[in-house]
Amino acid sequence: MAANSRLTIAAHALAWLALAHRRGEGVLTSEQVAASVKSNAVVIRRSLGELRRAGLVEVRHGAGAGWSLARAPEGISLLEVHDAVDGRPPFALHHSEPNLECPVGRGIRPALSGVYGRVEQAMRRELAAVTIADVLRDVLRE
Amino acid sequence: MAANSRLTIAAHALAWLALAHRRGEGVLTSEQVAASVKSNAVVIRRSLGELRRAGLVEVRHGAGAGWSLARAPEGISLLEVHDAVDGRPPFALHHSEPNLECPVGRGIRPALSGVYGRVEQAMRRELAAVTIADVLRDVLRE
DNA sequence: CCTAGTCGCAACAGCTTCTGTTACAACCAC
DNA sequence: GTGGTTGTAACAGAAGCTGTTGCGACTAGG
Repeated sequence: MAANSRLTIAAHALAWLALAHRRGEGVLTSEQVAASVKSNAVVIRRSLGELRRAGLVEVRHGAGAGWSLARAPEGISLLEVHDAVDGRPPFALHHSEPNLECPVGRGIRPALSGVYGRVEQAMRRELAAVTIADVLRDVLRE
Repeated sequence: MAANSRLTIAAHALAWLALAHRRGEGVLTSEQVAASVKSNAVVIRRSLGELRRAGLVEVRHGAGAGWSLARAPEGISLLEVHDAVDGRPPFALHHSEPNLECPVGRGIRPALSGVYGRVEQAMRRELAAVTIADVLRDVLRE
């Protein structure tokens, strides 16, 4: 159960909010989102809470409360969603510093950092090119 | 301690093997590699064992045993190394199947699969463009 | 043949992360 | 007020990664 499904959960919730808004259904509760994702309402609140801190969704408290998009779905990229819910880079360097008396140990970290940076930028470019509106369009094309 | 340093460990070991070969030092033991990575010999053997199954390194048993590259470092890309030691995709879909009675639940998985596939391909292109020889050159440029 | 040095592998502990769950305080429309 | 909802803390269970120990298998050299 290690894999990284946070972006999947968040994108699912946002697409659902976008569809509800388009249908004029107003806000959705975390229970309603959880029913579509087949997960737990607290888990959904955790994810939507991170999206709220990033300014992507809005929440209303109290009775008749619930969640809605803070912006048009065309203006929310998967890159923003990813950054909001999962800041981890795809690759990590050594956990403990390598042996600096070895020439490889001295130079390996900057060398790999360069490669890893390029990989991450490539990833971010692809995520930036897709919006929640794109996802919702694909979702409904069945 | 969750992050993914397997590619880092493997690339470090391979660069070290490439440098030893260039210096005419013959094979390296897992203890010697572990001393440079500052890790445990068994951990290194685990990593090099996966590289051996992928055909990237060779091992000699018995006394005077050790590891060496199976190919020229110019012919080993980081993509092959990555595939050998870490087959996990960067993103996962839902752990449990979403609610198929919801239009979003029905269409979300194929929609995200497409995006995730493009992200992974972009990542793989960057990794394929770098060889162990490139890494070693960068390492020694300090 | 025997020995010493090395790999292969299984088993385990400690740590971290993720998901899911329960419980309860805070909040607000009515 | 009341009822429905969010915010958050606390916890359990599962999984993965690193590090460690132990032992069998293998082989160069004497």
